[in-house]
Amino acid sequence: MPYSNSVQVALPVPLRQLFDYHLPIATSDASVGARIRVPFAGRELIGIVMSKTASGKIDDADIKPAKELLDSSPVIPEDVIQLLRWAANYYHCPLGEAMQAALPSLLRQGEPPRYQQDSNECYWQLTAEGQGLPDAPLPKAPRQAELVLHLRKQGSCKWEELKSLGFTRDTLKRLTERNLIEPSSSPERLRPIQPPLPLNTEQQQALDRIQLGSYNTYLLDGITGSGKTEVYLQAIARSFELNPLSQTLVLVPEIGLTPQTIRRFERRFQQEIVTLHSGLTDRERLNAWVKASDGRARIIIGTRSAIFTPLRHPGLIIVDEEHDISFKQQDGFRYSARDLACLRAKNLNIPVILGSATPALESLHNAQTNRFVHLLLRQRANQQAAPAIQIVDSSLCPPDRNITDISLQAIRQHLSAGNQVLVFINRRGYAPTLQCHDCGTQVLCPNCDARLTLHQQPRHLHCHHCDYQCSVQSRCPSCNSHRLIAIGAGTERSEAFLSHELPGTDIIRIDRDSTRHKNSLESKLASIKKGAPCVLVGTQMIAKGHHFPDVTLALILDVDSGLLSADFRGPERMGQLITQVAGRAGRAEKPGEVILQTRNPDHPLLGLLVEQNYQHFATAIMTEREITQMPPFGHLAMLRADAPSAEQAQHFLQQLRMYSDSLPANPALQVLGPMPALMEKRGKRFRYLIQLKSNSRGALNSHLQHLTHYIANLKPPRHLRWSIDVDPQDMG
DNA sequence: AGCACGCCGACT
DNA sequence: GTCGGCGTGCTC
Repeated sequence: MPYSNSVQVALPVPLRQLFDYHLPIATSDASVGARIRVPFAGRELIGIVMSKTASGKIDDADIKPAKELLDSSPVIPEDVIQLLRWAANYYHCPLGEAMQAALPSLLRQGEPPRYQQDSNECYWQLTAEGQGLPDAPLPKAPRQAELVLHLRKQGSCKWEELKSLGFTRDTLKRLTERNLIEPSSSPERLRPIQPPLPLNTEQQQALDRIQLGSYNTYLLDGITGSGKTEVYLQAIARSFELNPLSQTLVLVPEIGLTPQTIRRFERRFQQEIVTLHSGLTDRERLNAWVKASDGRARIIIGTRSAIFTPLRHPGLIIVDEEHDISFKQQDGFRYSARDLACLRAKNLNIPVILGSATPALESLHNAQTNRFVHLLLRQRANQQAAPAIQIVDSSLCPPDRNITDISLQAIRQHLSAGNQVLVFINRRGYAPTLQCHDCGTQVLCPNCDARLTLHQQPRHLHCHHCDYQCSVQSRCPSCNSHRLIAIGAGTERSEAFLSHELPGTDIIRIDRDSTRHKNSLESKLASIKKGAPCVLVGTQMIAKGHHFPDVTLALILDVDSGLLSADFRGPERMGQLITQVAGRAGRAEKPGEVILQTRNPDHPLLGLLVEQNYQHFATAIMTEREITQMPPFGHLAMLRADAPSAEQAQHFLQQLRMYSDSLPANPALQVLGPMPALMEKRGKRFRYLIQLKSNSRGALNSHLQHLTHYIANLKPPRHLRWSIDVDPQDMG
């Protein structure tokens, strides 16, 4: 008997099963959660040991020996394996793919799970000589001087942070040569630590209700400016008091991980903090992972996938801006990091805090049904009044512009008072449509069911769905007329209009196009922070994360798309966005004003948001959801398929529908479709979907289970792609 | 998903 | 003659 031990392995293949292997000769034991290199269908793969005993489904003689056991102890701890098993079952993702999603890419490739200093990763600090420089150092080298002053203020900084502030390697090199700065492997001991801020009564009550040391989910429902972050920080401090080794995992939205956010934590705690986000190199990511895993990092701040980070001494989980849709993965393993955070906390018996000024309806419902503890912060921490919101009818606006005279007048007023103005439009480019004046033909994308967006800088047509680009034709493709008219307005056109109307005023545009070049976002933000009067024109990017203390007027141009959206979550998103943007106005001692431009000025939902607040608004849409039995009252899943031809996608889903109908009737379950997706054709592919809805999670899950088994035996055409999306964030 | 095997068309 | 297109089937 050459092989005494066999194991079950999860492999990164889209097959819903585990595979049995013998351990390599001379390897007597493998722990669950360890990586193992195995032969598989003529190649080698790295999988995760899921069980120390074979499934028994395969003849012992047919089991192949593994090539190599890569870890003597698990790289995925028991609690994360438990979480992934649950998630793979709930989201109907093959276990091997789920396991893969939880590992940093270097570990997927077989690297040892060890910390390895990366040159990017060290801290930079002033040398004694550097600290002795005068207050206006190095007059001939402004960048170097700026860096010296920054380090003086911050103590020590990681290269990552300096890079994001626009400093270059070259500046570092020159200062090192002058012996003014030096690298260091750990943050400076002398890092200035700020004491906790005094809490108001509400904050204190919220903090006191958070029980450390045992599981509960707390919904910290606090209006903008109510001081949620201070509650997080003091909850973390209490967690350290209870156990100095305890670790806190902080999940933030994709765009939320700014240097300011990180600095807020670094200034408060001496303990080591690591971050996990998409901007890291593979090595940096592995290093942060290792530090979390061995317990060195006490605070781990990361985006969605950080929910799977191993923690040696887990003490607390925080999900900031819990309503943000970036917590839901939109492809492959379609998990919700917020929901998994609650489950992980429960499994670990530690508290989880979900914080938001505009909680998701799911979370509000959980709070109302006492599954979550509802912590309310209704006062602005600095006692400042909430901004006044005004609705302006935009239907009378001249056709070639998107900013009404009333709004323009308000902008002028706020500028002449020496303040800043924020103009929010959720649309990039110059104009969303190019239309023939004579025959009405719109210029369409050849690959998608969508209009091409006109851009002026540089001038071209661009499809925002498939990235198709072409030059702007001078004649109508249909009637050859040369009168092609730009209809509607995006950020570029609003910027142009405002520049024309407000000569001499700085118009700063912030969108994906204007911030594509590295550091351009940082430099724009920096010039806004200086506080001189200016108009900020931008998309989503300005609605989230950044604080603009000198903005006193926020103008929201495009609220109608949310009101009239085909997606049932449209109004919820709109309410969240308006509330978040409104929160940007008048943060400091200056009172704020908000203008909503809409073609539906009498819409009752807008009225609620303006005359009441997000809570009343949420209650109203909650009632609607209850009537229609949509989430959080009913549970949804989407079966999607796309293929080069509509027939292929349709036929595949039709087969699923027929099989679904053949299953024992379940009165709790409603099936709709197949039907075309909201945009039927996208990127040369035709998209169809089936919607499943049920009041019973169990019924929905087991139905999906049957469907996945059925699909495994179906043979869909080669170029067809399909997916299951449980708790979908959008219906398209 | 990959990767082998296998069966047809257009090339040095 | 064979190089390579992608349909089919399999993976412990």
